[in-house]
Amino acid sequence: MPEGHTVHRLARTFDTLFAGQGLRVSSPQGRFADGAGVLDGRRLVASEAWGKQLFLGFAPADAPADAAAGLPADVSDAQVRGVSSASDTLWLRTHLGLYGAWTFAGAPDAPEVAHAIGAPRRRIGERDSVPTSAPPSSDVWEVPEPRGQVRVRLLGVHAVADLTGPTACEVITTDEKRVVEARLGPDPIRDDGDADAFVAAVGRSRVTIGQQLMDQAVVAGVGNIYRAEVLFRAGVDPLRPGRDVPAATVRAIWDDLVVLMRDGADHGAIVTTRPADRGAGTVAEGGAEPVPAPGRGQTRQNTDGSPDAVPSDQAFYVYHRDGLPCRVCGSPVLVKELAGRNLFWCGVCQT
DNA sequence: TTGGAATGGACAA
DNA sequence: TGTCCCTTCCAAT
Repeated sequence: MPEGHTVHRLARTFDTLFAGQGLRVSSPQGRFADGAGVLDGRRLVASEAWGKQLFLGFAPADAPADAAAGLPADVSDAQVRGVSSASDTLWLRTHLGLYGAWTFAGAPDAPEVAHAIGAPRRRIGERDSVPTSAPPSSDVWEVPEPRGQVRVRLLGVHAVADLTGPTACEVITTDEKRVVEARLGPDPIRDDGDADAFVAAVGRSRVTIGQQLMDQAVVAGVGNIYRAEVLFRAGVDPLRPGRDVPAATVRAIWDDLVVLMRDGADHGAIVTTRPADRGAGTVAEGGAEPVPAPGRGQTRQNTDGSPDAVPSDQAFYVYHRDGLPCRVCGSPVLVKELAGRNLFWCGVCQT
């Protein structure tokens, strides 16, 4: 379940596992058989994320191999290095939507991917799980069977990646990729993220700031969690029209997104609470933290498993905390359905 | 065994 | 605004 940070993490993972390799591409489920046939045998020469979109660049199978590990930062670099020209590169564009996921498994000698590979098999963009591959003693890696509805399988030298449940999965040209990117707003995780463009877009519309943050043409990569959390941290009422939010505040929201989302990409989990506001989870005094409502499971996150990770029930100020006391002021966190999505906020702290 | 819910988005009206 | 699609997991029957 990806917001932009997950997709950037995925891009890094593909780089680590498959950079420069010729890949076997298939569609176990069958729904991407044509596209898989086009890409099969091509070599992965780029791995990019923009917002929630993942672009994997494939050079023709007969293009000269690139000895150096790591992928060029973009196609123009690839051209300079003679790896692949923009015109003969094909891109696999995928978007995970609400419940798509990439699952990785690797041979014992595969590179570690932020604890996301090897036994146990782990799924990035969703849940962990499931046994894996070969006994460590075996010197031939036994590739695991696809599990579930696998739209695309990429098989490299020592690792395999399976895609399930994407909302988008298609092969496009470099020109078509540019068209997709032109529709996207700036991405706070990318170095080319344009803060001015974000501030300007928000300021010229009376659409609420809460809705604008979910609009990928305004800012790419923000989802329901970052939307709720960044507005809480800024003390801004999500229902305020964008043009009524001071430009300096909008700028501060961007700056906060840069920090939060890059941290999310590095660690695999969204954590927005400041340490002082965590504790048992609520205002300093006044009794025990209420137990979260039953049936409201923990928000699943694909962390890097580090032992000092913030527990998921302490990671957020307002997301999925409706009815619970605000961590700062103690008043109940509010929830309201807006444009088909749940919006969470504190009616006291956010004005 | 069934049915919501989930961190999305495209498209129609 | 509403409807539909994609897939999995877990709580409720």
